[in-house]
Amino acid sequence: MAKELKELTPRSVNYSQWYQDLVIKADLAENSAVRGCMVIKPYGYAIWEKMQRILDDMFKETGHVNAYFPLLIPKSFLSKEAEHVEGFAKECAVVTHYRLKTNHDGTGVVVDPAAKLEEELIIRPTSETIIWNTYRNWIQSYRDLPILCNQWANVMRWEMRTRLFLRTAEFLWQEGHTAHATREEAEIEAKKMQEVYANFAENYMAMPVIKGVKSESERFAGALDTYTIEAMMQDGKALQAGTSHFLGQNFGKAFDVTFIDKNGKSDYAWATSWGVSTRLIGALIMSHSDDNGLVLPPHLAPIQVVIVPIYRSAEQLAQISEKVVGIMTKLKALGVSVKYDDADNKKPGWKFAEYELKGVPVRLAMGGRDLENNTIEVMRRDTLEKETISCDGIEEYVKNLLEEIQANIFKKAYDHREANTVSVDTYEEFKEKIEEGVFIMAHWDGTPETEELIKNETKATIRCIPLDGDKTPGKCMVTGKPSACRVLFARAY
RNA sequence: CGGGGUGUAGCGCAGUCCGGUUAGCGCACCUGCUUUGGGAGCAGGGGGUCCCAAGUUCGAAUCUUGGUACCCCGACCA
Repeated sequence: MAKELKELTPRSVNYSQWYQDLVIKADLAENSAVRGCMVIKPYGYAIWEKMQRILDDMFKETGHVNAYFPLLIPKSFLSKEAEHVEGFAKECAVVTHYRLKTNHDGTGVVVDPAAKLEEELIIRPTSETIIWNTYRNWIQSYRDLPILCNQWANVMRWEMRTRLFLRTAEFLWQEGHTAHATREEAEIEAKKMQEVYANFAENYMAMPVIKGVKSESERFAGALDTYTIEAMMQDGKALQAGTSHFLGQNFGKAFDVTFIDKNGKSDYAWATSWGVSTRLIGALIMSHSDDNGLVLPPHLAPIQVVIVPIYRSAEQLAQISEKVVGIMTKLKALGVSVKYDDADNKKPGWKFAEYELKGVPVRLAMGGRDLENNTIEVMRRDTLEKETISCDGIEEYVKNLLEEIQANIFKKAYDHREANTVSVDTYEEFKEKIEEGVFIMAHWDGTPETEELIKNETKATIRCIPLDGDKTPGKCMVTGKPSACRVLFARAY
C-alpha cells in the first residue's frame, strides 16, 4: 500500500494522470461501463451534497427558487437561437426511437424501426431552450417579472475525451435561468451570481479566483457577456470554475417571450443563466491535494474530524471509547462533524494513512499514554503537524483549528497563484513563460484573430478580462495595436 | 477523427521477442495464532474461458489474420 501512495508523486510529469489516480484511490469516483460517464461514489457524492446545500442556501438568500424542467428537448428548440445551436450541436446525444423489440433470433433486443420519432429529442446539454419555451407561457406583464429560477439537474455533452469530474459526458450541475424587464436588471443579476460563485469558491472551497469577463470567442453560445471565475490549479493551468451569462434578449426573441411594460408597450424579456457543476470537485482536488492525498477545506469536508483509538485490549478500548464519546458530544454541540473509527479490523497506522488520503482536516488519536495523562494527539491535514494536548477544552481548540486550516489552505493556494502570475510585454517573452505553467497578464488588441493566433502557437487562451486587473493602457504584445488593459492568458483544462 | 499504447485472478503487473511441466508475482480476500503510538508478522487456503474468433502446430498466453474493448497524446469543451 505504501508503494501505491508513492505512485501519486510524479505530478510534474503528468499532473492530469496523477489527478485521476488520486480521484480513484481516494474513492471519490470511477469510470463507468458507459462511455465517458462517471460513477460518483458515496464519498465523492458527500462532497457534492455539501456543496449543493451551501450553494442552494446562497441562491435562496439572493431571492431564487428551485424548479425542474425536462431532460429531453425537441430538436427544433435548439435551432431557434442561431449561435446557441452552433455552439452545442456537435456534442448532443439524440433520442430517435421510443421502443425496442425482441430480436427474432433470440439474441436480445433491437430498436423497433416502426417506433421512430417524428421529431428527434435532444438530451439537454443545457436547458435555456426548453426553459425559455416554458417562460413564454409564464410571462405576460412586467408584473410577472423577474422570474428567478434555478434547477439542479444532470446534463449531457458528448465530449471527445473525458476526465473524471473535470469533463464527463454526463455531469451534475445547477443552472439558474432568470427573466427580467430591463437590460440593467439582467446585467446586475449576472454580475451578482458571479459574486455568489466567487464567494463560494474562496470562502468554502478555499480556492482563490479571478473574476472577469470572457472575450468574444470564449463566450457562451448565445450570450452577450459571459462572467467567469478562473482558478489556478497546482500545475499552473487554469480552470473555469463557474460562469454567469448575460443573454440579452436573444432567447426572449428566439422563443417569443414578450411582456407589456408599465407604459403599455410590448418588449422582449431579458435573460441570464448561470451554473456550476461537479467540476468544482475536480477544482477542489487540483487546488489543494498533496502527495499524501486529498486536502479538503474544513467548510466542505464531509468528515471534519476523525478520532482513532489505539489500544491493546478490549478493556482499554472501552476506557478510550468512554472518553472519546464525551469529546464527540462536545464537538457535535459546536457543529463539527466527527467520526469515531473504532473498527477492529484495521490497525491505527492503516487508518491514519486512509484518512489522510481522504483529506479529513483534523485527526485525533487517543492511546494508553493519553488515557493516563488526560491528553490527545491532534494532527492537522494541511501541514501534517502533530501535537499532543490536554483533553480539557479540546473541542474549542479543534473548532478554532478547523478555521485556521480553512484560512491556511486558502492562503497557500493564493500564494501559489501570486508566485506564478507574471506580466509580460513581448510575445517572445510570452512564449517562453507560458511553458513554465503560469498565469500571464498581457496586452491584447481585442481582436479574435490575434487571440486565435496566440492559441494556435502557444495553446494559451484568454481566460478572462479581469475585473480588478491592471487597467493601464498599452500596446498589444503581438500586433502593437492599442490595448485598454491587460488580460489573463493561461493554458486551461 | 489522426498518432501511440494496453487487454493474463477483485486491483496492479511479469511471462509474449525465442511456442514446451500443473501460468506466476504483489496487493486484496478466507482460516488460525501472535499483534495494535504511522498502511503488522508467521503459517495455511480459495480464486484464471490468459479480450473474442479463425488459422498454423504433436503442442499456443506466446506465432499469423481478422475483430473488439479500454487508456494516453492531439482537435473539441463546464
